[in-house]
Amino acid sequence: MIQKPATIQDIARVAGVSPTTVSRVLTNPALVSERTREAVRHAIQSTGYRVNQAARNLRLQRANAVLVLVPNLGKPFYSGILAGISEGFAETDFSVLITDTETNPFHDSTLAENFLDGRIDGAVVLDGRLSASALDACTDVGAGERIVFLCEWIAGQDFPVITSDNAEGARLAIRHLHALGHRKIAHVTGPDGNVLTTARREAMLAERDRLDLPAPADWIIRGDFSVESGYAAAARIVAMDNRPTAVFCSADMVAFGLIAGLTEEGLRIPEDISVVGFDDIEMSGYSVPALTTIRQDRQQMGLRAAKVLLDRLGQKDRDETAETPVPVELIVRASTAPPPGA
Amino acid sequence: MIQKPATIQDIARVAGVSPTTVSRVLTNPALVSERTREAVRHAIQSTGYRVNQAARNLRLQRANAVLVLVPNLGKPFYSGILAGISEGFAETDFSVLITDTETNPFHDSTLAENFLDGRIDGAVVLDGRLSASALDACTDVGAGERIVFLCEWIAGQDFPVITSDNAEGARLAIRHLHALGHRKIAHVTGPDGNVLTTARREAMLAERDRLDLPAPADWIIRGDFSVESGYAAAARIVAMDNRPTAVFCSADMVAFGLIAGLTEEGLRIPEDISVVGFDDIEMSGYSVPALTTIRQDRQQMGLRAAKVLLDRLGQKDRDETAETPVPVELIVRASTAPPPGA
DNA sequence: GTCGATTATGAAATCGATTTCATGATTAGA
DNA sequence: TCTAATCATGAAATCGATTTCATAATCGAC
Repeated sequence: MIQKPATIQDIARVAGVSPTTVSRVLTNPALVSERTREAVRHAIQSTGYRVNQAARNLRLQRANAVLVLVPNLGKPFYSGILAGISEGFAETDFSVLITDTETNPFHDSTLAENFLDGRIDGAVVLDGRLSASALDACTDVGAGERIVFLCEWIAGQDFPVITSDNAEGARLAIRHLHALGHRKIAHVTGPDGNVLTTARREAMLAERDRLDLPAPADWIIRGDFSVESGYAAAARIVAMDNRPTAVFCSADMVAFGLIAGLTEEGLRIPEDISVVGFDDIEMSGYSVPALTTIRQDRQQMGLRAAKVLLDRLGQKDRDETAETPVPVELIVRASTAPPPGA
Repeated sequence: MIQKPATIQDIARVAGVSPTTVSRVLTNPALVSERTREAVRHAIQSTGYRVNQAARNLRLQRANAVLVLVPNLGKPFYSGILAGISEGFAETDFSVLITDTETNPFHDSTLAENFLDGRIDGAVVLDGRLSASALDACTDVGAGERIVFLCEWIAGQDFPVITSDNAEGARLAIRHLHALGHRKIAHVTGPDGNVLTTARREAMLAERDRLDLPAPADWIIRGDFSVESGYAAAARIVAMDNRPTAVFCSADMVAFGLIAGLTEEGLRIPEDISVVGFDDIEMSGYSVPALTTIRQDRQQMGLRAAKVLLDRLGQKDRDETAETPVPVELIVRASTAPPPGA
């Protein structure tokens, strides 16, 4: 037999006080005398009472929830980030909602609507393809201050963004290859228009220039962060007359695809071609060969995004300024070596 | 200047009707005459009004949200499943909350509390380690009918569970290896006590027996679905006097770790040892060598879990019976071949 | 012993929706 | 034309919390 959950009125009755007093015990116990406080606490214990969130949220005009907008939940890259975000909110009583912008055809208008619905208090956006109008809509409803970008961001917009030091990562990769003796370095990019693509590619180009290395146009191969695009890039590279001796990939998955493709064509990694990735996903230490890559601390990034958002929601002491990029690290493994004949 | 969001009272005023009528237009338009209906609709359009969820949920005594309990959000294995779940709820107006049971130290009691809080209407549980008492608590608050298990489950409990045909997967793997000529087949298991571990191991053992294959005890190597455990298993295998010619791994990640370890020890895959995985994650087609594995349609499983839960929440026509396991498929790639000397 | 300050408590309003019940207007049937 | 059914609408109660404002009780100071 299931009885309805106890309400604050029930507790008041059991404890012999008014609902007002019960509420005070819940939110500001100092206002209540020790005797009554204990009586109320006891009543709460014995009934297993819990505050009804809908009622509290309605009265307090808030949602007690945040939304995470993920471009494609299916991509393993996001799992570590989600873990970090989840961890960041675990100690608060915020609920964490998740939406896949790929699955949800209306995600664009959805964001502002979620604020308006009173469904969420804030949002962590991992998708750099959000339209400016969708963001304007959020600003219009007064939610502009409660949006934080993570990993990706939108050029020209002024939201806080937690991101890795993408440029430094690209530089580290190129310098590592250069130090090994490589002079012919190619790059498989991310998708066009993506801010990460740009950041990594531009830094890579700049560093290659700085080192006075050759820069034929076809050494910049368009990819999209997917393993398939890496595989496709392999065919392009094999077909080149002037073949690079090393390839910096915009993501580990791309590197794996590339290595698979090159291996199929009879090239050996790293003896014939060196490959560097970006991300350091779980697998990267155990691929064959183990992948040299740029580590992004994804969990840390998620955690920081959570902190920054909490800060903006007024839940956190203002310690988290968070505008400096999260440091990256070069992890040298077995997929890079001096070029052939060096 | 940010004005407060419009309420149903505002709409009523603008349209010159009572809030009652506005509410009816929203939820049961047939009750309202065409003229007023249009007037109300117009008022809603022009103000950008949206229903306040907290108010509606309070009145309707529901949460309009479901919780997904994930053992470890950081594991890429779950990303596809989450995508499926998210997709399954995308067309409804349920919010999808996600909690990582690893991060959240109190997840055990949390589940029932979330129901009691009125925070969720239902839950999808991916963690087979939930305590019986936690589940009993849910049943006590009348939520027992609104919990669905996915992938894992809890032995002896009677909740609906969406799962792959794990036993069939194990059989397919063993039969494939047997057909290639392998007679010495080892297995790296999942973690102790896990229902998936048991299902796969027992089916593997039964099939091996059925085929009259040898079964030395040390060919069953304890793992935990992680890449590290696969790597560790490699050392064990290399050290064996009577070495198997093929290994069936309880997860693709385990297989990758195993391949990495065996390769380091100078063994060639598949020439010296064949390896079969389980899951068919995104990478598996592009590892070196490409992994022969058992495909689980993770997105499909998530989608089905969502449907079954929606059904139980009374949102869906009762079409989704969902007790038959989701089919698995053998994907033959390059990591398996006839045994040496065959 | 009296007065102002402090402390402890409760009655009632409020948040924004939904729904019951009542009422007036309209239509159909005889 | 009169009655009964149907239709369209609104007033007010309700969901379960929080908070303002008022009041009663206690305290310390003079």
